[in-house]
Amino acid sequence: MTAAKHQVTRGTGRRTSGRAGIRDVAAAAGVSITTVSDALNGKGRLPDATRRHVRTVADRLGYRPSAAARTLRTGKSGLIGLTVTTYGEEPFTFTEFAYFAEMARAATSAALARGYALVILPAASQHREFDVWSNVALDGTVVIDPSDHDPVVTELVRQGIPVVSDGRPGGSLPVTAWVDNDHEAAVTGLLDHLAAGGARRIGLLTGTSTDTYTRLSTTAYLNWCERARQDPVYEAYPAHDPCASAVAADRLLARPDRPDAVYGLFDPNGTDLLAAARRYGLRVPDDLLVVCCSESGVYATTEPPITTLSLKPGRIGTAVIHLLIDAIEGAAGGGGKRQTAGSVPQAQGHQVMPTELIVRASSQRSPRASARTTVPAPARSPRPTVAVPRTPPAADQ
Amino acid sequence: MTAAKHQVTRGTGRRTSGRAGIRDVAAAAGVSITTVSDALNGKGRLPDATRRHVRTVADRLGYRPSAAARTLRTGKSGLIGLTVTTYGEEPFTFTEFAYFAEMARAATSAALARGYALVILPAASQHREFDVWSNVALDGTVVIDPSDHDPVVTELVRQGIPVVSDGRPGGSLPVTAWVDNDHEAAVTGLLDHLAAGGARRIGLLTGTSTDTYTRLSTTAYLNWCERARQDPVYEAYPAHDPCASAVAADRLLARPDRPDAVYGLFDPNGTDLLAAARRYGLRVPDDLLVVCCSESGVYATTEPPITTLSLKPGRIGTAVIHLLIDAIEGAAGGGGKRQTAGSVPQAQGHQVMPTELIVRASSQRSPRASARTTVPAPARSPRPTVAVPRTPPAADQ
DNA sequence: CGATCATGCAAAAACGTATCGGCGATCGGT
DNA sequence: ACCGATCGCCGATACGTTTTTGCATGATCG
Repeated sequence: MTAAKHQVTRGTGRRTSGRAGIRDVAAAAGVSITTVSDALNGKGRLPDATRRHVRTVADRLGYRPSAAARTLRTGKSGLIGLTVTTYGEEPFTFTEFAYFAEMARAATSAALARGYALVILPAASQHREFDVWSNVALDGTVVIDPSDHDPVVTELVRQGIPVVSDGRPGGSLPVTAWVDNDHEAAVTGLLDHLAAGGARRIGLLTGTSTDTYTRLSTTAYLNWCERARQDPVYEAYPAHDPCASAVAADRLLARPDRPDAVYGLFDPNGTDLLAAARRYGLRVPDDLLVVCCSESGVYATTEPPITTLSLKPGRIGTAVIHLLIDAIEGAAGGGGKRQTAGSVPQAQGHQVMPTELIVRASSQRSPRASARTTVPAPARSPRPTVAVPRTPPAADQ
Repeated sequence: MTAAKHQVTRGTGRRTSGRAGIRDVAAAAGVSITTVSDALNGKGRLPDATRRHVRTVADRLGYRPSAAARTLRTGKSGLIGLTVTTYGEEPFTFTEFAYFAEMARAATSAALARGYALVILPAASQHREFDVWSNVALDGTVVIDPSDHDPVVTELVRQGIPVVSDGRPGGSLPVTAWVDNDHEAAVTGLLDHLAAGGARRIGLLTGTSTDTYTRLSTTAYLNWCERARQDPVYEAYPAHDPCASAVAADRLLARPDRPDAVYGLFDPNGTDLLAAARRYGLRVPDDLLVVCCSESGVYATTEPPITTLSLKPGRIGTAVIHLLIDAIEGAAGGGGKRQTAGSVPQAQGHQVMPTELIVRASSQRSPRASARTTVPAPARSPRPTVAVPRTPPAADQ
């Protein structure tokens, strides 16, 4: 009998209580631990008979491999961090809400399809919340619009963990890769659209914070104004304050040099501009053209429907995840170069995604029409307006 | 010299490459592994001098403890699963969107505050996506509106992992605890409000699916109609289809027995009802009163602003998390009874949360007014609702 | 002055898996 | 019938912590 041999079994032979381990399966199946592991993972060279037998026994015992042990052994956890920027106590701001939700949804889906799961973690907030970061084993991280010198990103990269950012990183943040829209092209194309619609003085509703999105969009606006020989007319407000939008919209329309068209950088600006216009007796689009950047579907049914710029967060989320997983699996399987702690790799790649201008009644004086204009990424062309008949709401993109 | 002694260091003395382990810290600090662990975790009895010294050395080496190893040893991962129901390929449906986003936001925040992180996982979809579940070590799981015989929930409970559900579980699903609104009280109160506003025939926009929310709300409506001696007037549509809402709203207003007030169970119903009313030349609120269940802020700025029923997903999210973490830490620290695999504990507690009716112009004939009515939870409960005032109100709304 | 005790630290045993190397047995070829 | 190759399986080790046990050393007390 092999029984005598099995006195070797580590320390006590006692039941580990509760769940069955790989040892129990091995014992019950009358094979070794190695064989069980190989059979369940499809490795090694085993006859199908043995494989099936082991699988059957494992099922009967309700065996579930310990994720922790596997992670410890293999070094891969199958987990991807998703940082949410926090304002004050609460994660993410209201203006990012719809964008973030959609982006997270797509990212979750893409990650799951490739066998990874997302874990939500707070961005740097110099509190002691950092320890939650080191309490979870991450294969990689996606960070949304990181601040210029995000300590978390720096630390992760130092540990050799791939980091992909949504939004071109400012400063010299050493992310592995990044994905972003071509904000300048988007804003330029959108302003051209408004000008073509008869706007003589286009105003801007922008934010006071200095994130990449706000910065790029604003400078694109200023540049356009300079080219168009128009004085800039804009109001900036703290975008993270859900109430400030309405006030800012009011301020903009109260100015002596009141614009006859407005672009709002943030989600709530559309409805707030509409409400403000009503207060001032301005008709949209007759007296005021309105466009805002939003992912919300409500703008299709407002009175009038409002033209929106969609950043296509779904596409961004998917792209970010694929870039990240490629980096993760490439780094592991690539073999050759071992990632030493000191060597900080510069951005290995990036991807610029197109935006989409969803044209509705609010941005054109002529009666009703509806079209979609896609600003392609690399093409710097002012406005290759491709009118497409109203598409049904696509599943993802 | 202790150098000779250190030949004992496990197997090869080679650098593990890359990151520094606890051994490296011990060697560098000239102490044992035990001392390092104790110093960093604040355990054991060490003089402050040693503690500081070890911490300094650890910082200098950039030491980060391995989460995987810690999890393997302690059995706690600090991770909480958050299941998202999937429709087809994509996680969560559009109608749950705002609710889910807000609930997840609050849950994330609450979990982080107690040192846990959330990991997003797909609900059962009989595909082989289940394996991602066993690839992550979970301390507990919150599941949103589980189906009556969710296999994932059953399996998790079998493994002794606490499961708390958002939404009262149907069937005999053995969740650890659950949180839900008092949907019947909410609907009843809301219909009373509409009747008080002058409605003679109240219609309902409901869903075709059989989840708890839809079911409870619809029967509450039917019961109310019976009590009020009013014929029910409702249209049901597949709520997961983002386009179907508008069609259903149209159908409802096209009926010969057209209602003079409508309650819509899902988020987009408000704007869609408004649009449909415009098409039929009905003025809101003069010809038609409108209320819908939504968490979206846009209804404050529509024309007219629409009265909404808020389920307060933020509160639900925090309550769910606190219930779950209490269960996790109670099960561990409670000592006494060891959770054997066979014993399936019945629901250990539940919490019924109040809803909030945000009254705006769309639901009252008399000019403008704005008020908030809170339907208290235990007030109307048909069954002896044992509301457990477990956790402190927390810094959430 | 000897016994007791608190103090400061270390050795070693787990936790549950993946994987490298190897060992006997069978097989095919000459 | 002998020999190398292949097949089927196993033992042992490492992954990096936490925790239990226990050994010295000096201080305190009777």
